[in-house]
Amino acid sequence: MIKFVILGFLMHKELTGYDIKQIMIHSTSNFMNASFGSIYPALDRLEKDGLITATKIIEKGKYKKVYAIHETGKEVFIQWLEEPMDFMKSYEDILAKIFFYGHLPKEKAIRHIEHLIEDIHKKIENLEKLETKIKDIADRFEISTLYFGIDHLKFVVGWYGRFLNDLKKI
Amino acid sequence: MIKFVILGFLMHKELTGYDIKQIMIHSTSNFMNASFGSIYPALDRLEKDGLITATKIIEKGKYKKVYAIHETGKEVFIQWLEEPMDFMKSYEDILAKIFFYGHLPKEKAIRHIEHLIEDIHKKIENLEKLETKIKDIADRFEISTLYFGIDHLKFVVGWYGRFLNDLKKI
DNA sequence: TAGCGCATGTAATATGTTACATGATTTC
DNA sequence: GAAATCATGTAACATATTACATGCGCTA
Repeated sequence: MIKFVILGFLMHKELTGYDIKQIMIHSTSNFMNASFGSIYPALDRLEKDGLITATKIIEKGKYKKVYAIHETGKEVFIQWLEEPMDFMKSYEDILAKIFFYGHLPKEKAIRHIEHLIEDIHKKIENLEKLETKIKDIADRFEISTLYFGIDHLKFVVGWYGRFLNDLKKI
Repeated sequence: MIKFVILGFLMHKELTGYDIKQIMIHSTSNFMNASFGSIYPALDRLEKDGLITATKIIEKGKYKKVYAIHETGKEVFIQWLEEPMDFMKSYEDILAKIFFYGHLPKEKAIRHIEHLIEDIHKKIENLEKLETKIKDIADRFEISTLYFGIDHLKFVVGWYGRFLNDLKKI
């Protein structure tokens, strides 16, 4: 996932690996806060794949590698953004996409979020079925984690619902 | 984390790798649903470390390996359970512990959850500070992911608070 | 006899962290 | 002149997934 987040940052402007880390701390740390040990190898990979280019410069006596995104990089990024969200893959993945949804036409963003909400509703139904099955055999802690799961998904679906409404209004 | 979940299941009774997978589907799938590709290697590892023992049997013509937990395995499991929860390590990790909190004296469980709630409150404060910093430069989607983070932690902390009250009552 | 459920396992791959190594500039 | 910040990078490790390979027993 980190490669897409990096591409997303590079959509705005050219950055060094260090810059990317700083931006993460101040913007995405809430759902994604990669270490240098994953940022630098990811940049290498992206360069080898021809999605970005590095320019080596010396600024104030400091050696730097400034990365810029290519057209192909932009395409790969938008393609990732347009893939439907899979809420099963941790909510961090979803937030990573929503974070960059400004790059998508509003109608597409709306459609993706509507789909997501439907999927989560189905999942809630499944968990509620599971609950009736196991509530007699599970202890209070065990069943509580299931209740947490249900309540959590209800919170998430409520939040996305409100977000969607705001989005439609403007 | 999977090794502790496996130890937790084995606290109740002896199980095969296949059994463990089935139990996960029907109880923890909501926050942990490991594949066979991680269950079997984990069982091997636990056996090599002397925390569990395998007994090879043939039942209804089917070859099986039934695993039982050792005293050392129980100690390692309880030790893991008694470590304070770190809410930074995904909420799955927290649910995994709460799931097995029935193995802990009630007062300890309460203390751990109280600590957790305090930590999350601090994190919420940090995110709110971050919000005032970036709200002028972030776009609607970018800032929304931060709002999600804050709302999400508030939901989580509220849920744990209610859970704690229920726990204290009984 | 085909397919499903039970049952175990491995190899390739993905994805990341932590700790370490290095060295410059800026700030106190 | 010490400490913090800027800046890049690698090696070892952790953790898990996916896909594949194997084979038995039961049921329609």
